[in-house]
Amino acid sequence: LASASSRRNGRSHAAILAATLAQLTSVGYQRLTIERVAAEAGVGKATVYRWWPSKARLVVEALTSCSDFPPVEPTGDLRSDVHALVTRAIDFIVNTPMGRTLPQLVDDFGEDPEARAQLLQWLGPIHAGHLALLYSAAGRQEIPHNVDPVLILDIIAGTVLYRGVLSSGPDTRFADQLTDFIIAGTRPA
Amino acid sequence: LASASSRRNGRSHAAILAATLAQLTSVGYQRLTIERVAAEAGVGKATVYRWWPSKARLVVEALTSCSDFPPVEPTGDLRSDVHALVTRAIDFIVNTPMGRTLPQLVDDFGEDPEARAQLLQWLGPIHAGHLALLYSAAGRQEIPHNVDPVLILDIIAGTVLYRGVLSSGPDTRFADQLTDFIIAGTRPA
Amino acid sequence: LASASSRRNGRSHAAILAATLAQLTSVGYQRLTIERVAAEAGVGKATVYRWWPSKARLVVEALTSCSDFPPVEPTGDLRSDVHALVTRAIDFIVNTPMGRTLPQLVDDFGEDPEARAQLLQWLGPIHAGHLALLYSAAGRQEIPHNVDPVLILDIIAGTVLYRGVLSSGPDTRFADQLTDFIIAGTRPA
Amino acid sequence: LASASSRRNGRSHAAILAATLAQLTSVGYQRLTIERVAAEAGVGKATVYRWWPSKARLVVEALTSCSDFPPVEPTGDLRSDVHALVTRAIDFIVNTPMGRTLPQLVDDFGEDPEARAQLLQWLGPIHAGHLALLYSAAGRQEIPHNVDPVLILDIIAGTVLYRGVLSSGPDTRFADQLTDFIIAGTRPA
DNA sequence: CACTAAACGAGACGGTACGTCGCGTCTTTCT
DNA sequence: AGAAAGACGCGACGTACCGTCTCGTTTAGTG
Repeated sequence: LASASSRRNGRSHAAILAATLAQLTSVGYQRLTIERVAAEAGVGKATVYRWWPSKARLVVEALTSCSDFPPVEPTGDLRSDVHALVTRAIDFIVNTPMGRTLPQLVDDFGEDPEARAQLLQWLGPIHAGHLALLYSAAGRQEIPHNVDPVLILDIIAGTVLYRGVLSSGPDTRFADQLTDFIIAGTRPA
Repeated sequence: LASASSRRNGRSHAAILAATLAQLTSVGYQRLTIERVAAEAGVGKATVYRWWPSKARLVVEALTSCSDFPPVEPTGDLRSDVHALVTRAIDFIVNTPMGRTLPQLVDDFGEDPEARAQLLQWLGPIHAGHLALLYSAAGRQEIPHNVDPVLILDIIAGTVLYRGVLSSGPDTRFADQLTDFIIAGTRPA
Repeated sequence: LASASSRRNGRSHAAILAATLAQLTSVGYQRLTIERVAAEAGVGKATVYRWWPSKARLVVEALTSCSDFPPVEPTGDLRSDVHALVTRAIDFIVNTPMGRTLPQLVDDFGEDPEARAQLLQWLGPIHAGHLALLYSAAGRQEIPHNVDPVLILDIIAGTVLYRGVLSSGPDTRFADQLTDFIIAGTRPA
Repeated sequence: LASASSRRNGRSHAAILAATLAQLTSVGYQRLTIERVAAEAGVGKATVYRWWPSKARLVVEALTSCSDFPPVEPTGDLRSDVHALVTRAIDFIVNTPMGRTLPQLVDDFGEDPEARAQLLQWLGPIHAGHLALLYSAAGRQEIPHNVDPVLILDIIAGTVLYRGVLSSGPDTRFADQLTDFIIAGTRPA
């Protein structure tokens, strides 16, 4: 990280990322324009292109460099933990810049596949943390051996995203419903 | 429908929708351009704009007018039905033009909210059919009262989409895993 | 001419040529920019590029479409005619937009050779008119047979341009000097 | 001159001038770029700018530092001398890097007037040498008093340049024609 | 059966943004 | 200290599409 920071001059870097976030929140991903980002950052277009080969990469870095996803505190109880995961997922999708941008961003990964890798790298530790929660529950026999914890996380993420994008938006009742279902699905046979 | 068809000349209509589908499969939604669609259809740009106010609307109509989602035949057994639903969802997302286009398309609904309505209208009967499957299972006591069949469908759709879009793609093992989990979640308490 | 005008829509044509001339006189050929021409004409850049493939072509047409070089009235006396030719050449180079632009313009013909042809086509009739003057003098035996009138015109044009470009500029005395020399060179042996 | 040379590091100087000439012959003056010159010379751009304030100045120095114009040997006969002058002028314009570059270079003197002075300083001795030829002829009564030798040189230079730039190029016949005309113009009345 | 009015192909138009190039300045790094 | 390396703000390049807008020309449907 230090070497990456030092290779990059860093003078304009922060300004560009800040301008990117500003554009993301004000006009959204689709309407975000490299030209406007550069203008708002007081920077030449070429400077943006020097460091980021595509809009997707620029936005991924802007979002990952500012989003911290504080770990979900394990309570020792599966139901509480799953409920926390679901709630956090909903909050993430609904309230954070990254959550709101994610769906559109992911579609652009076709233009720059490395952006996907960069995003997954950021997601990695978070995902691992959440997995740890479930593995610990499995250790406590709260999850049967034949249930893949990765699947559970994908169900949470996928279902929350789906509700957030296609229907009007996930509400509190939905959090409880989804939590209930997952708990039911993980009862030992 | 007849009146709509007659109001619309119909001569160029089919050509435009066909060209839209051709572009969708060859270059994808993002790179699809109204200019190219018009050119490929041998049509003036204005003719396209006369009937479809946006790319999203054009694509929704092109896809819904050619995609038929044959109903899932009920087997009387919940597991078989759910497995069929999951399999069909995967096939839809992976192999059909509409399934592949859906994620990008949905992101554009911000530009033209009526397109969302038009898509949901197409999805309506399909969704209803799938719901019927689950309600029938509920009638057979295979699903407890406190489990919302709508949630189950959202879980299937969301999870399949999520795997299809963020990770490499859903495989056969995934279909079984997801089916198992859903069956587990719907066992009467 | 009518066909050319009708092929071209003509709505914005005049505005672009006018803006081109305005830029030529205000900032000169080198600093003339297609972007500024378009802006000043209230026109999109693409509209300029649609009709003119290069700066050279645009400028050639702007200049030829507004420059008229009224014919030199023959006086029946070689000296008077040559003096008129020289004086007109000087005036052309020093005072007209085209004359001032010519040297730089010609250098750009390397980028678009057809521009050279277009300029020569404009020069053609003028050159022919001047040649007629000299041929008529040859008919009156004022020029010996072994002197090529074309050479005389090239000497006038070349020398005037050379003085105008490399030294400070041709003055009145120069006109007399050059006229005298040419008359001397054309005395019958 | 020595002090100037010593003030300049000299290490990179030669490389820069060499790279400039290479670019001149390979892509021409217009497409010559300080950036490429620096790169080809293995030198930072700033080093180029430290010593030459403009492209025109750099090119003038590159050309004058390599072009030597060997004096025209006087033959004692005006016709021979003039013919030699014309031939040399044609050769200069057609075959030498400087001759080919001159027209474009001169147009750029508007951007850096001192470059003009620098070029004229190089031309000075050559011009003086040529003038001496004609003055010597005047001393031999081969040129009448009322003919300005400077004018003759300008006619030669101007006419040759004009033919070289606007028309296809001066040929051998042209050299004889021009020589003949000048001799005719300088016969004593 | 003409006649008219809509729909049409064609594509020009004013724009916005693209991604690239070169300018001339300024800073960092290394020798 | 001085040079290479090259980042930087800037401005222009030439291209691609946007969505709107005339233009004649079909092509029905009506009088």
